[in-house]
Amino acid sequence: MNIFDNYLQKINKLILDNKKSLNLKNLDNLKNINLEVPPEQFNFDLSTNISLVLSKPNKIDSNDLANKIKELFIKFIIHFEKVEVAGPGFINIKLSKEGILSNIKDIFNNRNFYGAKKSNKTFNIEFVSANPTGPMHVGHCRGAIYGDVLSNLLSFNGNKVVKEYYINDYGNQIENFVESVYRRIREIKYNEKFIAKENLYPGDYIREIANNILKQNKNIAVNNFKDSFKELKQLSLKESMALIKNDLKLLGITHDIFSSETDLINKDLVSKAVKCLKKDNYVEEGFLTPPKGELSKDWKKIKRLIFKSTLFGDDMDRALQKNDGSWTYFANDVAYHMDKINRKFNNLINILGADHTGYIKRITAAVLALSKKKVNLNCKVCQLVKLYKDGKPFKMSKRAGDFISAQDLLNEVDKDSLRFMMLNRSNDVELDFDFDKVKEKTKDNPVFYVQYAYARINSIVRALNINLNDKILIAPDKFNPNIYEEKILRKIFEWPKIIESASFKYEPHKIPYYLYELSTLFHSYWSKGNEDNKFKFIKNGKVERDETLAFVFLIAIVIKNGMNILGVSLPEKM
RNA sequence: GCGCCUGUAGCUCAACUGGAUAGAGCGCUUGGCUACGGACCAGGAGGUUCUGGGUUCAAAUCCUAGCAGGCGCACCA
Repeated sequence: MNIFDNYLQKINKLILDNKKSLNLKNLDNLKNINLEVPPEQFNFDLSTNISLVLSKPNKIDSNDLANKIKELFIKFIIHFEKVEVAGPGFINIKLSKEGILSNIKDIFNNRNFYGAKKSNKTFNIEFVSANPTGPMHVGHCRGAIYGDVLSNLLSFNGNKVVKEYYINDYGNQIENFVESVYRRIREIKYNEKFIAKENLYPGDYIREIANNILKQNKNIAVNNFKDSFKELKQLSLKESMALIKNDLKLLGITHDIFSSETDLINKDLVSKAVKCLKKDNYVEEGFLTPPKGELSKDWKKIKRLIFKSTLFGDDMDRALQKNDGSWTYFANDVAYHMDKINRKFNNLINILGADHTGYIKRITAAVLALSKKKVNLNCKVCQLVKLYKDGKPFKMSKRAGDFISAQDLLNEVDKDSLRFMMLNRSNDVELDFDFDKVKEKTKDNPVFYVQYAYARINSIVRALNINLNDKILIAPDKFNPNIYEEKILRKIFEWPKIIESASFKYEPHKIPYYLYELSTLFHSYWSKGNEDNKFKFIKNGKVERDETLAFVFLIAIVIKNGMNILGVSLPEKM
């Protein structure tokens, strides 16, 4: 448990025990009470809005109430040493040395789990799910890293998380892809010119796939596309998935499960899913409303099965069947999500690219319908990535033809920097990715800055020949933190809050921001030694004050936990 | 036209499920360090949080009407 939860619980109990003397009759909004880090200038450890929240419904003056609560705090909560009412009725609290030390002890005891918000739900996170028609590109990278780190974060809290990849190995795009491979094979085998007609994939990697297939299947028949299709599809998919898995590996990402769309269809799960929806009257046979504006030539008014997604907040009902009666992509996806529901997850999360925003309502609706509103699907969207190099938008088209591949990126920057920078923004915001910045070994590069703090800590450990895994426990009478250490400590105490809010809103970007701030405090303290000898960490090969070492170790613990979640490495030397 | 996302310092962005004097980095500016305990540190200037209304003790945050930008609006995948 973190210190905020811990003390908040004590505060709540104290208020309930004393509600008569405080003249509190209405405690409905007790849950709105929070315990936070006060703004820095106040120089306190904790701050609560309790009086502001309770005064109104009980028709008491906020300041009067705050002062009464203040007295209770001092009297009954042993770790609260100094309590002050400030502003409109906030109560600021400074912890006693004993209180601080007991919390420090907890951190050392929890160590690799310090900050975790304990939870034991089951999550399924579907991410990347790039079409298996070629290697990953930049846009996939962002979602891939976001999904991976979100999984790490939720696992860190103790949840069971399954990372899943949905292979869209069915439909027209796959046929076009396989045909492209087919033609490339003929090109190699019979010297037949590859004509890049519409819908075919022109990229060089198709040629490589063709080569690989030929190498292993010298006698493969490519006389007639229809006849070769089945075998070639299987071989081509194997190749393209190998490309994708390799890209993922380079990014440091592994999925637990790869689910195949073709599999779902073969198992007839689609008709089962539709039947399930039908049973609850969510499916009707009818006509789609024609698209607004000018009718396209393809538009046909045909009776078909339609999912009534508007019942669950969608803008329009969605077709489950195409003109020819076959299932739509959406219908297959409904089946896929039914499969996930049947695998008993509390929470489903889909990570999508910005271009799939319009799809969210219908699939969320489907999950609600299939699960009788028991399972919640949460779709998170990653906005576009814009690349910059030399201050200009960066466009590169090497092997791919028309897109920048993950490999192109990784040729320029290392995995750690890529991961950190991709996370250093809220997923809802477009991300400018500047190659030059990421490669710098300066403060401009936040990855470096955080890693450097950790490396500096390790230089101390080396100089003193001590072990970073030791606990530094200090007796209260010998504990005299200076102002820099107090600041650091408050930041360290804040860590569980960061984890909590990052987990709650699925916003892992809060972690890199926090780590940067923590690193700033460290570098700043470190530099004090250059200005004033009394702040030097090491003098004559020794540490004079245990506090120094304790704070340095605490910082190391938090940076390590944070970077582990981000999946970014921490060199001990740089 | 409809839906989703975004709008905060010159630029790129934070702001802990409504909190106190809205914070960082870059850029600008002033100073310190000349070091492997290196690749940094400290200070300064810089704000009508897109606009108008509303809710609240308290609004960048919630509601509402607009404005601007991005993405999407198939029987594709």
